[in-house]
Amino acid sequence: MLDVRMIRADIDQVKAGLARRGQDTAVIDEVAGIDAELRSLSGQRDSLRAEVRALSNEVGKLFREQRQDEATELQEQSRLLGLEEKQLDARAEELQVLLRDQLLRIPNLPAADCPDGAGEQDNVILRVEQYQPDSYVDCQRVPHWEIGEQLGILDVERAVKMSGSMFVMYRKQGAALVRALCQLAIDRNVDLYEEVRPPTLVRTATMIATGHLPKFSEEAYAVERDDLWAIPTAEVPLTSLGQDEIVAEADLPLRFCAHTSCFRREAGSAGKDTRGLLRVHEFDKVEILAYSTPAQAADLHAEILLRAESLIAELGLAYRVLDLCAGDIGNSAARTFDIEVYSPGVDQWLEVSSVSWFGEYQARRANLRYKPEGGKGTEVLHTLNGSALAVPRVWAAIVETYRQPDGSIKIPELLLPYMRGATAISAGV
RNA sequence: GGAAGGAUGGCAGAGCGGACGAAUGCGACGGUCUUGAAAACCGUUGAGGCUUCACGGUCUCCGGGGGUUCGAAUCCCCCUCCUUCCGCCA
Repeated sequence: MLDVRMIRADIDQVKAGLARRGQDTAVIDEVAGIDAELRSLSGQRDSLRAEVRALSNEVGKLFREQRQDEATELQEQSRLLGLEEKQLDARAEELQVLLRDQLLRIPNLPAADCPDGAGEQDNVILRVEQYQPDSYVDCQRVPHWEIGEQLGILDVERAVKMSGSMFVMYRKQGAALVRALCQLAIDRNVDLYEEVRPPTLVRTATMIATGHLPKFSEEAYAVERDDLWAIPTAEVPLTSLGQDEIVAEADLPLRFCAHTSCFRREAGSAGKDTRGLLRVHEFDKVEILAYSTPAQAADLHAEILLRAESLIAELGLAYRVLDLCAGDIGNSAARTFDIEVYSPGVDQWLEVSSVSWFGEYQARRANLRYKPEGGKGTEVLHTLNGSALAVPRVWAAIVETYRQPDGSIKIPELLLPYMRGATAISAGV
Protein backbone atom coordinates (compact mmCIF):
# COMPACT_ATOMS: atom_id res chain seq x y z
CA MET A 1 0.00 0.00 0.00
CA LEU A 2 1.31 3.40 -0.91
CA ASP A 3 1.54 6.11 1.73
CA VAL A 4 -1.28 8.64 1.17
CA ARG A 5 1.06 11.33 2.36
CA MET A 6 3.35 10.53 -0.54
CA ILE A 7 0.43 10.99 -2.92
CA ARG A 8 -0.35 14.30 -1.21
CA ALA A 9 3.23 15.50 -1.32
CA ASP A 10 4.31 14.41 -4.78
CA ILE A 11 1.41 13.22 -6.88
CA ASP A 12 3.34 13.52 -10.13
CA GLN A 13 6.08 11.19 -8.98
CA VAL A 14 3.52 8.60 -7.93
CA LYS A 15 1.76 8.83 -11.27
CA ALA A 16 5.07 8.54 -13.11
CA GLY A 17 5.88 5.37 -11.19
CA LEU A 18 2.54 3.78 -12.00
CA ALA A 19 2.89 4.79 -15.62
CA ARG A 20 6.16 2.84 -15.78
CA ARG A 21 4.11 -0.23 -14.97
CA GLY A 22 1.74 0.61 -17.76
CA GLN A 23 -0.99 1.37 -15.23
CA ASP A 24 -3.75 3.91 -15.54
CA THR A 25 -3.03 6.84 -13.22
CA ALA A 26 -6.55 8.20 -12.92
CA VAL A 27 -7.04 6.38 -9.60
CA ILE A 28 -4.38 8.56 -8.08
CA ASP A 29 -6.35 11.74 -8.73
CA GLU A 30 -9.42 10.05 -7.33
CA VAL A 31 -7.54 9.01 -4.20
CA ALA A 32 -6.12 12.51 -3.76
CA GLY A 33 -9.64 13.94 -3.97
CA ILE A 34 -11.04 11.52 -1.41
CA ASP A 35 -8.13 12.22 0.89
CA ALA A 36 -8.65 15.99 0.75
CA GLU A 37 -12.34 15.70 1.46
CA LEU A 38 -11.74 13.24 4.26
CA ARG A 39 -9.24 15.49 5.98
CA SER A 40 -11.46 18.53 5.92
CA LEU A 41 -14.43 16.49 7.13
CA SER A 42 -12.62 14.78 9.97
CA GLY A 43 -11.21 18.13 11.08
CA GLN A 44 -14.73 19.49 11.43
CA ARG A 45 -15.85 16.33 13.16
CA ASP A 46 -12.98 16.44 15.63
CA SER A 47 -13.71 19.99 16.74
CA LEU A 48 -17.38 19.09 17.21
CA ARG A 49 -16.31 16.15 19.33
CA ALA A 50 -14.08 18.43 21.37
CA GLU A 51 -17.06 20.69 22.05
CA VAL A 52 -19.29 17.80 23.06
CA ARG A 53 -16.63 16.57 25.45
CA ALA A 54 -16.16 19.98 27.01
CA LEU A 55 -19.90 20.40 27.45
CA SER A 56 -20.27 16.95 28.94
CA ASN A 57 -17.59 17.66 31.50
CA GLU A 58 -19.43 20.85 32.34
CA VAL A 59 -22.68 18.92 32.75
CA GLY A 60 -21.03 16.59 35.20
CA LYS A 61 -19.70 19.47 37.21
CA LEU A 62 -23.09 21.21 37.32
CA PHE A 63 -24.84 18.06 38.52
CA ARG A 64 -22.33 17.66 41.31
CA GLU A 65 -23.05 21.23 42.31
CA GLN A 66 -26.77 20.48 42.28
CA ARG A 67 -27.40 23.01 39.51
CA GLN A 68 -29.92 20.82 37.71
CA ASP A 69 -31.50 23.44 35.43
CA GLU A 70 -28.24 24.67 33.96
CA ALA A 71 -27.10 21.09 33.51
CA THR A 72 -30.23 20.09 31.64
CA GLU A 73 -29.83 23.04 29.34
CA LEU A 74 -26.25 22.12 28.47
CA GLN A 75 -27.28 18.51 28.01
CA GLU A 76 -29.69 19.53 25.30
CA GLN A 77 -27.07 21.69 23.62
CA SER A 78 -24.59 18.86 23.68
CA ARG A 79 -27.14 16.41 22.35
CA LEU A 80 -27.77 18.58 19.30
CA LEU A 81 -24.06 18.93 18.60
CA GLY A 82 -23.76 15.19 18.95
CA LEU A 83 -26.36 14.69 16.25
CA GLU A 84 -24.37 16.87 13.89
CA GLU A 85 -21.17 15.08 14.76
CA LYS A 86 -22.76 11.73 13.99
CA GLN A 87 -23.59 12.80 10.46
CA LEU A 88 -20.10 14.04 9.74
CA ASP A 89 -18.66 10.91 11.26
CA ALA A 90 -20.78 8.63 9.10
CA ARG A 91 -19.64 10.40 5.97
CA ALA A 92 -16.01 10.38 7.09
CA GLU A 93 -16.29 6.68 7.79
CA GLU A 94 -17.53 6.05 4.26
CA LEU A 95 -14.70 8.04 2.76
CA GLN A 96 -12.14 6.26 4.86
CA VAL A 97 -13.34 2.84 3.72
CA LEU A 98 -13.39 4.02 0.13
CA LEU A 99 -9.89 5.45 0.41
CA ARG A 100 -8.46 2.26 1.85
CA ASP A 101 -10.23 0.16 -0.77
CA GLN A 102 -8.67 2.21 -3.52
CA LEU A 103 -5.24 2.27 -1.94
CA LEU A 104 -5.21 -1.51 -1.50
CA ARG A 105 -5.69 -1.94 -5.24
CA ILE A 106 -2.89 0.38 -6.31
CA PRO A 107 0.33 -1.51 -7.02
CA ASN A 108 3.73 -0.62 -5.65
CA LEU A 109 5.93 1.89 -7.46
CA PRO A 110 8.88 0.34 -9.31
CA ALA A 111 12.30 1.12 -7.85
CA ALA A 112 14.33 3.77 -9.62
CA ASP A 113 16.82 1.19 -10.91
CA CYS A 114 14.14 -1.23 -12.08
CA PRO A 115 14.57 -1.44 -15.87
CA ASP A 116 11.96 0.11 -18.14
CA GLY A 117 9.79 -2.15 -20.20
CA ALA A 118 6.26 -3.18 -20.98
CA GLY A 119 6.36 -6.91 -20.35
CA GLU A 120 8.21 -10.19 -20.24
CA GLN A 121 10.04 -9.51 -23.50
CA ASP A 122 11.75 -6.47 -21.99
CA ASN A 123 13.28 -8.22 -18.99
CA VAL A 124 17.04 -7.86 -18.79
CA ILE A 125 19.08 -11.06 -18.81
CA LEU A 126 21.84 -10.36 -16.28
CA ARG A 127 23.76 -13.59 -16.73
CA VAL A 128 23.49 -17.13 -18.05
CA GLU A 129 25.44 -19.75 -16.11
CA GLN A 130 26.44 -23.36 -16.67
CA TYR A 131 24.50 -23.45 -19.92
CA GLN A 132 26.11 -25.12 -22.90
CA PRO A 133 23.42 -25.73 -25.49
CA ASP A 134 25.56 -28.22 -27.40
CA SER A 135 26.44 -30.31 -24.40
CA TYR A 136 23.10 -32.06 -24.02
CA VAL A 137 22.81 -35.62 -25.26
CA ASP A 138 19.78 -37.56 -26.42
CA CYS A 139 19.04 -39.20 -23.07
CA GLN A 140 18.64 -35.71 -21.57
CA ARG A 141 16.16 -34.63 -24.19
CA VAL A 142 13.28 -36.57 -22.69
CA PRO A 143 10.59 -34.63 -20.81
CA HIS A 144 10.39 -35.35 -17.09
CA TRP A 145 6.81 -36.64 -17.25
CA GLU A 146 7.99 -39.48 -19.49
CA ILE A 147 11.02 -40.16 -17.33
CA GLY A 148 8.87 -40.02 -14.22
CA GLU A 149 6.46 -42.58 -15.62
CA GLN A 150 9.22 -44.91 -16.82
CA LEU A 151 10.84 -44.95 -13.41
CA GLY A 152 7.57 -44.97 -11.45
CA ILE A 153 8.52 -41.85 -9.51
CA LEU A 154 5.90 -39.45 -10.85
CA ASP A 155 2.25 -40.47 -11.01
CA VAL A 156 0.19 -37.77 -12.65
CA GLU A 157 -2.64 -40.00 -13.76
CA ARG A 158 -3.72 -41.12 -10.31
CA ALA A 159 -3.22 -37.66 -8.82
CA VAL A 160 -5.57 -36.28 -11.44
CA LYS A 161 -8.14 -38.93 -10.53
CA MET A 162 -8.02 -37.83 -6.92
CA SER A 163 -7.77 -34.08 -7.29
CA GLY A 164 -8.17 -33.07 -10.91
CA SER A 165 -5.82 -31.77 -13.56
CA MET A 166 -2.63 -29.99 -12.57
CA PHE A 167 -2.25 -32.03 -9.42
CA VAL A 168 0.64 -34.47 -9.20
CA MET A 169 1.89 -37.28 -7.01
CA TYR A 170 5.49 -38.27 -6.44
CA ARG A 171 6.33 -41.86 -5.59
CA LYS A 172 9.25 -43.90 -4.31
CA GLN A 173 12.56 -42.11 -4.90
CA GLY A 174 10.63 -39.32 -6.58
CA ALA A 175 8.88 -38.58 -3.29
CA ALA A 176 12.20 -38.88 -1.48
CA LEU A 177 13.69 -36.39 -3.91
CA VAL A 178 10.97 -33.88 -3.00
CA ARG A 179 11.81 -34.16 0.67
CA ALA A 180 15.52 -34.11 -0.02
CA LEU A 181 15.27 -30.86 -1.94
CA CYS A 182 13.26 -29.19 0.82
CA GLN A 183 15.54 -30.40 3.55
CA LEU A 184 18.59 -29.25 1.61
CA ALA A 185 17.15 -25.80 1.04
CA ILE A 186 16.29 -25.41 4.71
CA ASP A 187 19.67 -26.68 5.90
CA ARG A 188 21.53 -24.24 3.71
CA ASN A 189 19.73 -21.25 5.14
CA VAL A 190 19.30 -21.90 8.84
CA ASP A 191 22.72 -20.38 9.50
CA LEU A 192 21.07 -16.94 9.30
CA TYR A 193 17.40 -17.61 8.64
CA GLU A 194 15.18 -18.78 11.47
CA GLU A 195 13.26 -21.88 10.48
CA VAL A 196 9.51 -21.42 10.75
CA ARG A 197 6.69 -23.84 10.06
CA PRO A 198 3.68 -21.52 9.63
CA PRO A 199 0.00 -22.30 9.01
CA THR A 200 -0.99 -22.88 5.40
CA LEU A 201 -4.55 -21.62 5.89
CA VAL A 202 -4.77 -17.94 6.73
CA ARG A 203 -7.31 -15.18 7.21
CA THR A 204 -8.27 -12.64 4.59
CA ALA A 205 -6.30 -9.91 6.37
CA THR A 206 -3.16 -12.01 6.10
CA MET A 207 -3.58 -12.34 2.35
CA ILE A 208 -4.20 -8.60 2.07
CA ALA A 209 -0.92 -7.85 3.82
CA THR A 210 1.22 -9.33 1.06
CA GLY A 211 -0.92 -7.89 -1.72
CA HIS A 212 -2.48 -11.20 -2.81
CA LEU A 213 -5.89 -9.73 -1.95
CA PRO A 214 -8.13 -7.93 -2.75
CA LYS A 215 -6.99 -7.84 -6.39
CA PHE A 216 -6.04 -11.43 -7.05
CA SER A 217 -8.70 -13.47 -5.28
CA GLU A 218 -9.19 -15.58 -8.41
CA GLU A 219 -5.65 -16.88 -8.05
CA ALA A 220 -6.07 -18.32 -4.57
CA TYR A 221 -7.98 -21.24 -3.11
CA ALA A 222 -10.60 -20.15 -0.60
CA VAL A 223 -12.04 -22.22 2.20
CA GLU A 224 -15.19 -20.18 2.27
CA ARG A 225 -17.02 -21.79 5.14
CA ASP A 226 -14.27 -20.80 7.53
CA ASP A 227 -13.24 -17.62 5.77
CA LEU A 228 -9.72 -18.90 5.21
CA TRP A 229 -7.38 -18.94 2.23
CA ALA A 230 -4.79 -21.53 1.22
CA ILE A 231 -1.44 -19.74 0.99
CA PRO A 232 0.12 -19.43 -2.49
CA THR A 233 3.55 -19.05 -0.85
CA ALA A 234 5.10 -18.95 2.63
CA GLU A 235 5.67 -15.26 1.93
CA VAL A 236 2.10 -14.77 3.10
CA PRO A 237 2.36 -16.07 6.68
CA LEU A 238 5.97 -14.93 7.09
CA THR A 239 5.13 -11.36 6.15
CA SER A 240 2.36 -11.31 8.74
CA LEU A 241 4.52 -12.96 11.37
CA GLY A 242 5.36 -9.57 12.85
CA GLN A 243 1.97 -8.02 12.20
CA ASP A 244 1.26 -4.92 14.33
CA GLU A 245 4.59 -5.27 16.08
CA ILE A 246 7.29 -2.70 16.61
CA VAL A 247 10.85 -4.03 16.62
CA ALA A 248 14.02 -2.28 17.74
CA GLU A 249 16.27 -1.14 14.92
CA ALA A 250 19.11 -3.10 16.52
CA ASP A 251 17.14 -6.32 15.99
CA LEU A 252 16.95 -5.79 12.23
CA PRO A 253 17.32 -7.48 9.90
CA LEU A 254 15.08 -10.36 10.94
CA ARG A 255 15.41 -13.38 8.68
CA PHE A 256 13.04 -16.31 8.31
CA CYS A 257 12.82 -19.41 6.18
CA ALA A 258 9.93 -21.81 5.82
CA HIS A 259 9.04 -24.95 3.96
CA THR A 260 5.34 -25.11 3.12
CA SER A 261 2.92 -26.42 0.63
CA CYS A 262 1.79 -23.70 -1.78
CA PHE A 263 -1.57 -23.59 -3.50
CA ARG A 264 -2.35 -21.75 -6.70
CA ARG A 265 -5.51 -21.86 -8.77
CA GLU A 266 -3.62 -20.71 -11.88
CA ALA A 267 -6.83 -19.16 -13.17
CA GLY A 268 -6.34 -17.70 -16.61
CA SER A 269 -3.40 -19.93 -17.44
CA ALA A 270 -5.50 -22.78 -18.77
CA GLY A 271 -3.69 -24.79 -21.40
CA LYS A 272 -0.38 -23.03 -20.79
CA ASP A 273 2.55 -25.15 -19.61
CA THR A 274 0.22 -27.73 -18.22
CA ARG A 275 2.26 -30.84 -18.90
CA GLY A 276 3.93 -32.61 -16.06
CA LEU A 277 5.39 -30.38 -13.40
CA LEU A 278 5.57 -27.14 -15.35
CA ARG A 279 2.54 -25.66 -13.64
CA VAL A 280 0.73 -27.34 -10.76
CA HIS A 281 -1.94 -26.34 -8.24
CA GLU A 282 -0.09 -27.61 -5.19
CA PHE A 283 3.63 -27.75 -4.61
CA ASP A 284 6.36 -27.58 -1.99
CA LYS A 285 8.59 -24.59 -1.65
CA VAL A 286 11.19 -23.25 0.74
CA GLU A 287 10.94 -19.50 1.03
CA ILE A 288 13.40 -17.11 2.65
CA LEU A 289 12.27 -13.69 3.81
CA ALA A 290 13.66 -10.69 5.66
CA TYR A 291 12.46 -7.62 7.51
CA SER A 292 14.92 -4.76 7.24
CA THR A 293 15.53 -1.07 7.59
CA PRO A 294 15.47 0.87 4.31
CA ALA A 295 19.26 1.15 4.48
CA GLN A 296 19.76 -2.61 4.77
CA ALA A 297 17.36 -3.53 1.98
CA ALA A 298 19.74 -3.45 -0.98
CA ASP A 299 22.29 -5.72 0.69
CA LEU A 300 19.61 -8.16 1.75
CA HIS A 301 18.19 -8.26 -1.72
CA ALA A 302 21.60 -9.26 -3.01
CA GLU A 303 22.02 -11.76 -0.19
CA ILE A 304 18.74 -13.53 -0.90
CA LEU A 305 19.48 -13.66 -4.61
CA LEU A 306 22.92 -15.09 -3.94
CA ARG A 307 21.47 -17.79 -1.71
CA ALA A 308 18.82 -18.82 -4.19
CA GLU A 309 21.24 -18.69 -7.10
CA SER A 310 24.09 -20.57 -5.47
CA LEU A 311 21.80 -23.45 -4.55
CA ILE A 312 20.72 -23.87 -8.17
CA ALA A 313 24.34 -23.52 -9.31
CA GLU A 314 25.61 -26.12 -6.86
CA LEU A 315 22.88 -28.52 -7.88
CA GLY A 316 24.64 -28.41 -11.22
CA LEU A 317 21.77 -26.94 -13.19
CA ALA A 318 21.96 -24.46 -16.04
CA TYR A 319 20.26 -21.21 -15.18
CA ARG A 320 19.95 -17.53 -15.95
CA VAL A 321 19.15 -14.48 -13.86
CA LEU A 322 16.73 -11.84 -15.05
CA ASP A 323 16.20 -8.29 -13.87
CA LEU A 324 12.45 -7.88 -14.34
CA CYS A 325 11.30 -4.71 -16.05
CA ALA A 326 8.74 -2.31 -14.59
CA GLY A 327 6.01 -3.78 -16.73
CA ASP A 328 6.60 -7.33 -15.50
CA ILE A 329 7.31 -7.10 -11.77
CA GLY A 330 4.59 -8.32 -9.44
CA ASN A 331 1.95 -6.07 -7.97
CA SER A 332 3.67 -5.64 -4.58
CA ALA A 333 7.28 -5.56 -5.73
CA ALA A 334 9.55 -2.58 -6.35
CA ARG A 335 12.36 -4.66 -7.88
CA THR A 336 12.56 -8.34 -8.75
CA PHE A 337 15.21 -10.75 -9.96
CA ASP A 338 14.03 -14.05 -11.40
CA ILE A 339 16.08 -17.18 -11.56
CA GLU A 340 15.18 -19.47 -14.46
CA VAL A 341 16.52 -22.97 -14.70
CA TYR A 342 17.11 -24.67 -18.04
CA SER A 343 15.34 -27.97 -18.38
CA PRO A 344 16.79 -29.90 -21.35
CA GLY A 345 13.96 -32.42 -21.72
CA VAL A 346 11.35 -29.77 -22.32
CA ASP A 347 13.90 -27.33 -23.72
CA GLN A 348 12.55 -24.44 -21.67
CA TRP A 349 13.73 -21.89 -19.15
CA LEU A 350 11.61 -22.42 -16.04
CA GLU A 351 11.14 -19.76 -13.40
CA VAL A 352 12.23 -21.28 -10.11
CA SER A 353 12.72 -18.23 -7.93
CA SER A 354 11.52 -14.65 -7.74
CA VAL A 355 13.63 -12.54 -5.46
CA SER A 356 11.84 -9.32 -4.62
CA TRP A 357 12.24 -6.16 -2.65
CA PHE A 358 8.88 -4.71 -1.58
CA GLY A 359 9.97 -1.50 0.12
CA GLU A 360 7.28 -0.41 2.60
CA TYR A 361 4.45 -1.71 0.43
CA GLN A 362 3.71 -4.93 2.29
CA ALA A 363 4.97 -3.71 5.64
CA ARG A 364 2.47 -0.86 5.63
CA ARG A 365 -0.33 -3.32 4.94
CA ALA A 366 0.84 -5.71 7.65
CA ASN A 367 1.70 -2.84 10.00
CA LEU A 368 5.30 -3.91 10.51
CA ARG A 369 7.30 -1.15 12.16
CA TYR A 370 10.60 -0.48 13.83
CA LYS A 371 11.87 2.06 16.31
CA PRO A 372 14.84 3.91 14.83
CA GLU A 373 17.94 3.99 17.01
CA GLY A 374 18.06 7.27 18.90
CA GLY A 375 15.18 8.66 16.83
CA LYS A 376 11.66 9.14 18.04
CA GLY A 377 8.47 7.53 16.87
CA THR A 378 8.30 4.52 14.60
CA GLU A 379 9.04 3.82 10.95
CA VAL A 380 7.57 1.32 8.54
CA LEU A 381 10.17 -1.33 7.77
CA HIS A 382 10.99 -3.05 4.48
CA THR A 383 10.31 -6.63 3.43
CA LEU A 384 12.20 -8.81 0.96
CA ASN A 385 11.89 -12.41 -0.04
CA GLY A 386 12.72 -15.09 -2.53
CA SER A 387 12.21 -18.78 -3.11
CA ALA A 388 15.20 -20.67 -1.83
CA LEU A 389 13.85 -23.62 -3.76
CA ALA A 390 10.56 -24.42 -5.48
CA VAL A 391 10.26 -28.17 -5.87
CA PRO A 392 8.42 -29.13 -9.06
CA ARG A 393 10.45 -27.29 -11.64
CA VAL A 394 13.76 -28.00 -9.94
CA TRP A 395 12.72 -31.64 -9.65
CA ALA A 396 11.96 -31.64 -13.37
CA ALA A 397 15.24 -29.98 -14.29
CA ILE A 398 17.24 -32.42 -12.17
CA VAL A 399 15.50 -35.46 -13.58
CA GLU A 400 16.08 -34.28 -17.15
CA THR A 401 19.61 -32.98 -16.65
CA TYR A 402 20.89 -35.97 -14.72
CA ARG A 403 19.36 -38.66 -16.87
CA GLN A 404 21.93 -41.26 -17.93
CA PRO A 405 22.07 -43.26 -21.20
CA ASP A 406 20.68 -46.31 -19.33
CA GLY A 407 17.61 -44.31 -18.30
CA SER A 408 18.55 -43.96 -14.63
CA ILE A 409 19.01 -40.65 -12.89
CA LYS A 410 22.24 -39.83 -11.18
CA ILE A 411 21.65 -38.04 -7.90
CA PRO A 412 23.41 -34.65 -7.64
CA GLU A 413 26.13 -34.62 -5.07
CA LEU A 414 24.47 -32.03 -2.86
CA LEU A 415 21.48 -34.32 -2.43
CA LEU A 416 23.37 -37.50 -1.63
CA PRO A 417 23.15 -37.09 2.16
CA TYR A 418 19.37 -36.89 1.89
CA MET A 419 18.64 -39.92 -0.33
CA ARG A 420 19.08 -42.85 2.07
CA GLY A 421 22.40 -43.75 0.58
CA ALA A 422 21.15 -44.04 -3.00
CA THR A 423 23.40 -42.60 -5.71
CA ALA A 424 20.96 -43.09 -8.57
CA ILE A 425 17.28 -43.57 -9.24
CA SER A 426 16.44 -46.48 -11.49
CA ALA A 427 13.24 -48.30 -12.40
CA GLY A 428 11.62 -50.52 -9.78
CA VAL A 429 13.43 -49.11 -6.77
C1' G B 1 -19.08 -29.44 20.59
C1' G B 2 -20.96 -28.21 26.05
C1' A B 3 -20.12 -25.35 30.76
C1' A B 4 -17.73 -21.55 33.63
C1' G B 5 -14.33 -17.55 33.97
C1' G B 6 -11.52 -13.91 31.51
C1' A B 7 -9.27 -10.06 27.69
C1' U B 8 -6.87 -2.81 30.48
C1' G B 9 0.02 0.43 28.74
C1' G B 10 6.69 -3.53 27.79
C1' C B 11 4.83 -6.95 31.98
C1' A B 12 1.77 -7.53 36.45
C1' G B 13 -2.63 -5.35 38.00
C1' A B 14 -6.54 -1.52 39.90
C1' G B 15 -10.61 1.06 37.99
C1' C B 16 -17.15 -1.09 37.00
C1' G B 17 -21.16 5.90 34.34
C1' G B 18 -18.43 12.26 35.02
C1' A B 19 -12.23 15.81 35.41
C1' C B 20 -9.42 8.29 33.05
C1' G B 21 -4.83 7.61 28.17
C1' A B 22 -6.04 5.34 32.72
C1' A B 23 -3.92 4.27 40.11
C1' U B 24 -0.02 1.20 41.90
C1' G B 25 4.09 -2.10 41.36
C1' C B 26 7.90 -4.09 38.20
C1' G B 27 10.81 -3.22 34.00
C1' A B 28 13.29 0.39 30.71
C1' C B 29 15.64 5.24 30.07
C1' G B 30 17.95 9.91 32.15
C1' G B 31 19.93 12.22 36.57
C1' U B 32 21.79 12.76 41.94
C1' C B 33 25.04 10.08 45.21
C1' U B 34 29.69 6.67 44.53
C1' U B 35 36.71 5.42 42.89
C1' G B 36 33.18 2.01 40.20
C1' A B 37 28.76 -0.68 40.86
C1' A B 38 24.52 -1.88 43.79
C1' A B 39 21.02 0.36 46.97
C1' A B 40 18.43 4.82 47.81
C1' C B 41 16.30 9.24 45.89
C1' C B 42 14.39 12.54 41.74
C1' G B 43 12.52 12.66 36.83
C1' U B 44 10.97 10.48 32.10
C1' U B 45 8.57 6.38 29.87
C1' G B 46 2.29 3.60 24.54
C1' A B 47 0.73 3.97 19.30
C1' G B 48 -1.50 6.76 15.56
C1' G B 49 -4.40 10.74 12.62
C1' C B 50 -5.23 16.01 11.58
C1' U B 51 -3.24 20.91 12.33
C1' U B 52 1.23 24.23 13.31
C1' C B 53 7.67 27.06 10.82
C1' A B 54 7.60 25.97 15.92
C1' C B 55 5.59 26.10 21.08
C1' G B 56 1.25 23.91 21.01
C1' G B 57 -3.83 22.48 19.87
C1' U B 58 -7.21 18.56 18.79
C1' C B 59 -9.12 13.69 17.82
C1' U B 60 -8.82 8.12 17.97
C1' C B 61 -7.27 3.60 20.47
C1' C B 62 -8.74 -0.18 27.58
C1' G B 63 -9.71 -7.77 22.44
C1' G B 64 -13.17 -6.46 17.69
C1' G B 65 -18.00 -4.57 16.06
C1' G B 66 -22.75 -2.34 17.22
C1' G B 67 -26.06 0.16 20.88
C1' U B 68 -27.72 3.21 25.33
C1' U B 69 -26.23 8.24 27.30
C1' C B 70 -25.12 15.18 27.52
C1' G B 71 -20.88 11.87 28.83
C1' A B 72 -18.61 4.71 28.37
C1' A B 73 -12.54 1.21 30.16
C1' U B 74 -17.10 1.11 33.20
C1' C B 75 -24.07 -0.46 31.21
C1' C B 76 -26.55 -3.62 27.01
C1' C B 77 -26.12 -6.85 22.42
C1' C B 78 -23.10 -9.65 18.86
C1' C B 79 -18.31 -11.67 17.52
C1' U B 80 -13.26 -13.29 18.25
C1' C B 81 -9.52 -15.07 21.21
C1' C B 82 -7.53 -17.06 25.92
C1' U B 83 -7.84 -20.14 30.53
C1' U B 84 -10.12 -24.22 33.26
C1' C B 85 -13.44 -28.50 33.33
C1' C B 86 -16.20 -32.17 30.27
C1' G B 87 -16.65 -34.58 25.39
C1' C B 88 -14.10 -35.88 20.80
C1' C B 89 -9.45 -36.59 18.43
C1' A B 90 -3.75 -37.22 15.18
